[in-house]
Amino acid sequence: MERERTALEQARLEKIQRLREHGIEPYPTRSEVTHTTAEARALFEREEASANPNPVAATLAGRLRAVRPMGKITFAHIEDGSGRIQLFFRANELGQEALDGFNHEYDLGDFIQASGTVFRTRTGEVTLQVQSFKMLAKALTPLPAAKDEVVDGEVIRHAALTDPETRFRQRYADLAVNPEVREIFRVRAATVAALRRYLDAQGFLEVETPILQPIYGGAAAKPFVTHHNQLKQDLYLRISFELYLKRLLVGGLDRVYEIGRDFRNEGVSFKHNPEFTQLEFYMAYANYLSIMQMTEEMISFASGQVLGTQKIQFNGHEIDLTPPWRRLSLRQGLIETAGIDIDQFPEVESLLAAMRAKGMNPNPHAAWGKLVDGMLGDFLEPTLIQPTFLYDYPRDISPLAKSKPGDPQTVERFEGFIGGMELCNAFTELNDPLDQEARFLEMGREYAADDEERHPMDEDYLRAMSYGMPPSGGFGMGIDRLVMLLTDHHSIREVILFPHLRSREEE
RNA sequence: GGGCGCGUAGCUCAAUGGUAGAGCAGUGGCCUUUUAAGCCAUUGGUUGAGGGUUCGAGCCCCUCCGCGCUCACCA
Repeated sequence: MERERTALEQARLEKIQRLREHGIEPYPTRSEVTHTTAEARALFEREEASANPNPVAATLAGRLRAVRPMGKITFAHIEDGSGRIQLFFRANELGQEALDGFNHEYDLGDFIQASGTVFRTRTGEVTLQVQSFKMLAKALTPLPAAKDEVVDGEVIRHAALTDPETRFRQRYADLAVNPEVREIFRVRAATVAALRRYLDAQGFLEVETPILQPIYGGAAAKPFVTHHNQLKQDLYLRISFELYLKRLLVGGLDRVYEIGRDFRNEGVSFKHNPEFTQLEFYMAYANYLSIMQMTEEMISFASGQVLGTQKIQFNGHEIDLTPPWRRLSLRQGLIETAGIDIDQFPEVESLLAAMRAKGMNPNPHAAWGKLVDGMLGDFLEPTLIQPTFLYDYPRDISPLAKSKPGDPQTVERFEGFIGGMELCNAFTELNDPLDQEARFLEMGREYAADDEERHPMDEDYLRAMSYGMPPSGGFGMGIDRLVMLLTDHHSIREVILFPHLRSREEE
């Protein structure tokens, strides 16, 4: 490593030297830890409450987060995965030399181990009276947080690490220093676990389908391209799982789901990361109306499991996830927000004119459905704060959804919106192989030949359809956005451990 | 990709174009129930990088790098 050591790191290097000179290994291979800090506290409080309290002896380990030396005594706090506990070092117990050793060679950020008995200080804090201690892992670089203060049980950080660039590039430091960041990822894991539990209980089978795909599809998005050297074949990182999961319906797996990563080669924003986590499920003999019910049930179940409530705070709004959610047709929603009844303008030209008359600046080359979708995003989406199902979408932006009976230009599709953000997308799946082929051909016409979002013809998918797929409902949801809602964060980067940042030259 | 803004010590932040500072962290010392412990002393900087204007640039101008917001884009 060529990087120069800072003065602070130099000082710690010298401490490592001195420890070794005294025969102390700063990175030992074993720890003798007996309890987490939370276990030790709970054990002590139980003993304390009993008629004949027994002393609680424990060896605790964690990262040194605060030190207060006071001459012949020193107070410190260590932090492990379960929380913090105070340590009390006394020269009487340890000898002046050992105490001096702690005060001089141990730093904030070091992992240490301390053995002793638990007691309560005069101020009432459960504390380990240290009889012996040792270094578990010396931190060479100081953590980027200066100091913590506990006020009414709340930990207040002073000069906490807040610079977003450092936080995301050095997520380890962010996590080490900002406990609420660790909490986001506990919520995230619990959310995914709750969704799995829900789907498993409904008899769904969890599956894994290819990430490297010879033909991408299932969404309108630009893919990442990669190459298999030995096969001499370009491959795409998947933009959705849809076409593979529906092949499984053909194969007789009636209820399947997959939770995994999608990749889209597009701009990044507060709600877009180049790779993101998606849940898709497909259910034979279901349709978009039954999937709608299942969606509100599943999301409110997850919220209840993770947060213990259906009422969440997001962006200053209280949002109630309790079913049933509002149902609003896309047409009605646009009448109310954009002031345009799309049924009255069934042609691109007339819709363009109507939009211009309203002072909009539509893309003159867009297909009809894309114009509708644009108005949805501009006018309707920001108003959908409380959970809302928007339903019945234009056929030409939904090439995998089944048309409504008697209304071939509209498909049985809905999207779920919460907090002004699209959360999920679902439809009655198109299972007519001839109609599906016609849709693929339409896509080729409606989109310019150089539009990278154009759906490539997937012959194998059509072959699968031609074997017969049961009538089905399908569903897709961005897990990252759900976690944003449940944790009240407004940037997708906050809920992804290592969000994408432009790489930076470091000497 | 466009527009706007930001980048100063390990962290959080100051500094009319005129000697780069503070708090915390660090270092040395005092202190036996503290909890942002306190007190005394003290170290620490290529002001993101490079160029320009000027007697003089952290500050003004240009280029580049990175980050943020925003627009475009985004089922």
